[in-house]
Amino acid sequence: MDLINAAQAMEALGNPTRLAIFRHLVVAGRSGAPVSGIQQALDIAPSTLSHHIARLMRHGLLRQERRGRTLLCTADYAAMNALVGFLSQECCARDECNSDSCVAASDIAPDDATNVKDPVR
Amino acid sequence: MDLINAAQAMEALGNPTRLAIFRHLVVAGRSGAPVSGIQQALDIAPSTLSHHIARLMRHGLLRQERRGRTLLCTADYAAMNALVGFLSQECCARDECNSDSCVAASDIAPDDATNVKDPVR
DNA sequence: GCAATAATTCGATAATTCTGGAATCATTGA
DNA sequence: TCAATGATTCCAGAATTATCGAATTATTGC
Repeated sequence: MDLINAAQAMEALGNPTRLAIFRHLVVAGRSGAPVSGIQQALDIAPSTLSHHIARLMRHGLLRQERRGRTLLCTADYAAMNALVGFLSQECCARDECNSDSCVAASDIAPDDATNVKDPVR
Repeated sequence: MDLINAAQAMEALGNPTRLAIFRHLVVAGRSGAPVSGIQQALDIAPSTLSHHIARLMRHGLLRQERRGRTLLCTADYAAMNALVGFLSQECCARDECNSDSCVAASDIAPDDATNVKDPVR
């Protein structure tokens, strides 16, 4: 993930309504949630919701799959992790990261699961 | 960090220019970088830069400290980690997280360093 | 005090975003 | 085919954002 993509993903999540939608789907898990379910849970106008969902999809945070009349939405965990990874990577490569404030960036490495960080403190 | 704060932080970082500024400061480390340094590195108009910096500060991602005529900016690592933590927490509490796609949210737990996740695969 | 330097604030414009009602499309079931 | 349901697209208005030149503030050194 490059800077542009990361910025776009964060802009997509940088709106309370969209972040609530995304969180709703993250909590819903892999089975996802129908648009109507999100609409009822968050009480947003259908067209507004549709716009927000489209935006989240455009930047890869969400996926939709049709199930008859309903559209099932699922959060894209990989995209979320890529974003978290981007935020952490520059930080982690530095001494600053080993200090107490940067705990987050520990083992972000889908392709290398061997770097399990020592517990701090 | 609640949803509103997380959304604001992400909106602040959800702009290529601001994200570049923030990254520049993350890379600069705890010693930070002067506004003029950022300006030269990223080649932005001073007034534009000032607005972006103000925005990042307003949402707690940055801090400024005066050193004579220059203002030294530093990234707030704690804020960044709080954001990463927010993104990960809902995901991590679920089974989905133990699957291969959610590696990021491993040991985000400044107050509990005992939950070191088993390497996946 | 005054010139020089660093950075912000003011003011203004173009572009984008957010919102939601109305219309439309897609699918189901009778 | 037709009504009903789920969701999107069209359209428009209000609000916010991004940008930057010009003016202003803050600080230093002479």
